[in-house]
Amino acid sequence: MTARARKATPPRETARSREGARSPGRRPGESRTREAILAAARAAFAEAGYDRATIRGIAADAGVDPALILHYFRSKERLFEAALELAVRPADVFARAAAAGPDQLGAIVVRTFLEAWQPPETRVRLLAMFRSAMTNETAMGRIRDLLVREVFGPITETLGVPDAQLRATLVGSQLLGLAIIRFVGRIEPLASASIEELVSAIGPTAQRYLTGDLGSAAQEERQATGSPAR
Amino acid sequence: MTARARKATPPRETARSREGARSPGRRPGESRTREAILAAARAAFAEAGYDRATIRGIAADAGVDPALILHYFRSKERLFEAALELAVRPADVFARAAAAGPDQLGAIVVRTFLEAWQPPETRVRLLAMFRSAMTNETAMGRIRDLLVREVFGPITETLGVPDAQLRATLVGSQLLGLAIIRFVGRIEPLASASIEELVSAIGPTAQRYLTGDLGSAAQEERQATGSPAR
DNA sequence: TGTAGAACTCAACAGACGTTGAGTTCTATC
DNA sequence: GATAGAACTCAACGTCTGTTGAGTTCTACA
Repeated sequence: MTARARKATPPRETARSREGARSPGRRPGESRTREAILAAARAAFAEAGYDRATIRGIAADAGVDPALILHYFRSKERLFEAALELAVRPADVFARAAAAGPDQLGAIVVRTFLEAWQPPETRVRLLAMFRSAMTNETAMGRIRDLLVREVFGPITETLGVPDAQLRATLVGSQLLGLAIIRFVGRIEPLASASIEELVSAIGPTAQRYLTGDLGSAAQEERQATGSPAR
Repeated sequence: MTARARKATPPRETARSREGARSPGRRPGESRTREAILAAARAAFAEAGYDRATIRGIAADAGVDPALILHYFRSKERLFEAALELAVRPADVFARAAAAGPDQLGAIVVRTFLEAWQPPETRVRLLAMFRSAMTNETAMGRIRDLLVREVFGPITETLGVPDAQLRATLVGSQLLGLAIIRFVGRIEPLASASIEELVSAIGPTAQRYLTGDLGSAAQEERQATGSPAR
C-alpha cells in the first residue's frame, strides 16, 4: 500500500448521496450507465495503464457498483477491449493521403497522427492503449494491427514499393516513439513542440520510410532467401 | 486471479528442499544472495514490468524468503532502482562516435544502440526499464536522463548544432520506438531484421536528426521567444 | 395484468499483495 | 570467548484485488 494510483479514497462512500445507501434495482428512465462506465474506464486506463487501473476505482468514478461493471462486461480484460474500440479511424489517414501527392505523404502521415491526439476522446483511448501495451497482449496486438493491417500496411502496399511491411513498421516505430516521449513521458522539448515543428522535423523521416531508399543492406537482404548474421 | 504473470506457483513450497523447511539463520560461507535477488528481480521486471512483477515471485526465483528482499532493499521501489543500475554505459557510444567522422554518426548511434541489446544482462535491464516506463516514474525518469542528460544530449551539444535538446529527443524517439517494436512487441519484420538492415534503414534518420536540417518550421520557432499555435 | 428479463446493489469470497517484527544462525571484532 | 551485527526464515498484519451469487427494482412485451 505504498503508492497507489487511485485518488484519495476515503474508506467507503463511493458515490452515495451524502447519507444512506443508494437503493438497488433498476433506475427509472433510459440508462446511459454503460457509456459512463466506458468513459470512466478509458480515463482510468489512460491515467494508470491496465494493471494499475482497478474495477473498483472505475466503478467509483462512474458512480456505480463494481459488480455492475462485470454484469456488463464479464471481466476486466473485456472491459479493456471494449474501452479501446475505435481508437483510431484509419479512414482519415487514407482520405488525406489520397488528396495529396505521394511526395507529401510523410508530412501528412505525421500531421494526421499528431492531430489525432488532440480530441480528448481519441487522446484518452490512445493513451490507454500505449500505457497498457508494454504488459498487456491485447493492447500490443491492437498496436500491431494498426501498424501492419489497418493503417500503414495498406498505405505502403498501395504505394507499390518493395518491403511494404518493413516500411510500415519503420514508420510505426518512429510515430510510436514520438507519442511515448511527447504524450506519455512528456519529455521536453518534444512535449511542447508545435505540430508544425514536428511535421517539418519528422515528416521527411516518414517520407523516406514510405517511399525512399532504405539502403543497400535492406535491399540485398530482402532479395536473398534467409537473413545472414543477425 | 484471471491472468497472472507468475509461473505455475503451487500453494507454498517456494525453494524448500523437498521436505521440511529450510532452516533460518545465516548461511555458512560467503553469500552471493544479494546478487541472486537482483538477477531474479531484473528477470521479473523485464518479463512482466514493475506492476506485475511481485516480490514474492522474485523471492521464489532467487530461492529466498520474501522478507529477505526487503531486508536488503527496504521496498519494492528501491529494489527496482537497484535493478536498473548501469543499464547502459554511455561511454561506449562516445568512444565509437569519436572514432568515426561526424557524417557516420547516425549509423554508429543506431548500431551501438542495437548491439547494446545483445548481451543478456543489458537486454534484461533495458527490457525491465522499457516495460515499466509507461506506468512507473522511476523508469521513465531513467529514460529521460539517458536521452537528454547522459547520451544524446551530450552528443548533440558536443556537435555544436542548434536545437541540441530537440535533436536529442528526436533521436531518442526513433530508438525508443524501434526498441519497443522489436524487443517488446516483437512485431515483424522489424523484430527479426538484421542489425545491418536496420542500420541502413534508420541510420540516415538518426544522422539527419543529429546534424541535418530539421526544416523551416523548426528553425523559425527556435529563434522566436515563445511557441505559437500548438 | 402478468411475467421475463434487464438494470442495478450488497455482501462476501478467496487469493494476492507489500510490509513488519520477532526469532535463529552464522561471521567478524575485541 | 563474549558480543554486535549481518544474514537469514517464519508467521502474520492489513489492505486490495477480480469475481460471484443472491436479492431488489424497474421496463417491455404478451
